[in-house]
Amino acid sequence: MDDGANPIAPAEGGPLRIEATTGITGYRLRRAQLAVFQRFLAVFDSVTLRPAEYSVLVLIADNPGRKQTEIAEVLGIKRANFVTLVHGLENRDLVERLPLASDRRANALHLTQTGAAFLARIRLMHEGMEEDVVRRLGGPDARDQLFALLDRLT
Amino acid sequence: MDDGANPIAPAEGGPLRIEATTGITGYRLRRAQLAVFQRFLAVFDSVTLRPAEYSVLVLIADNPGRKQTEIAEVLGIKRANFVTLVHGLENRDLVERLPLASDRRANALHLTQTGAAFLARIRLMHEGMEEDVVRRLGGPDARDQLFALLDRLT
DNA sequence: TATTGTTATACTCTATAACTATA
DNA sequence: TATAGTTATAGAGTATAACAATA
Repeated sequence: MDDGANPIAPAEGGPLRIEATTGITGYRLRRAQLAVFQRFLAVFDSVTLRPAEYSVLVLIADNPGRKQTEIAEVLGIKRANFVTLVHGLENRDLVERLPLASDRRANALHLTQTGAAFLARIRLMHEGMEEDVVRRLGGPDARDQLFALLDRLT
Repeated sequence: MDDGANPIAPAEGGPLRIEATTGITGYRLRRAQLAVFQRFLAVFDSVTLRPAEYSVLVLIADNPGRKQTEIAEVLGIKRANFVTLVHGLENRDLVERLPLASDRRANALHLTQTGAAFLARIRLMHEGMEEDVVRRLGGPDARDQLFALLDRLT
């Protein structure tokens, strides 16, 4: 009846079987994204900038004078939450919100001179990060391949 | 001196330039991961299960009797936060925490009969999701390629 | 009526410190 | 002394509702 094993607490000691978990695409994507973001956070910690803030600065630089709503929507950020983010960048004198003649409800977003200089500097830091990513992936072709695969999921 | 353009508020109206943003690997990974998780949440909404909870059930099924800490660590969940997650599954009678003879500090995690039956059912739902993902990616080879690329980033 | 920016609020996820009981 | 589970708590990120000014 009882072969000697404890039916209540098997509890081996070896490594865990994780095959079923690592077969989950969402799980793999999350781990990879977290790994890349961790490195971003580590690199950008010295300039106190989060990934979303970096994207905002880049978007404003490439699209000066756009409304908050437009920038927020492209990044999938709710306009209510975008307010705090922009205020943070404004308080650091990186971004300014100017009145828009064509629509007095809206704020036109621009980089300040300080913001433009700051972005030029951190863009170099980011390029270094991306080069590292491409190196890890196995070259530019592998990066393009990854982007193509990721696009099919969105 | 003034050519008629408003220097304060250019504010075009066309689409935004987003090339610099979409060139960011972390950004692409985040968008793809969110898209996949959104679909997971939509599908699993009917059974009130979050992605992390699904992973926990799968891991316990494949590794019955392991300590909470072991399961949590594999998933990158802090043991403090794992307590609430496990209690939730225990309150739904999906998981039970049994005493461990070899270490009376620890809880050995097991699926209940209800939990095993529940997992068998939602595993089918998840397999359907994964098949859809593979289809979108372009087949099993494309999926394997994606996993290989993601692994190089972790 | 609808939209822009805003405030307030709440819920999830994540992170740390400190406690207890065991080891 | 270190570890397993726990509690409390705080910080991000994200979601909705409601308001004033303007369209």
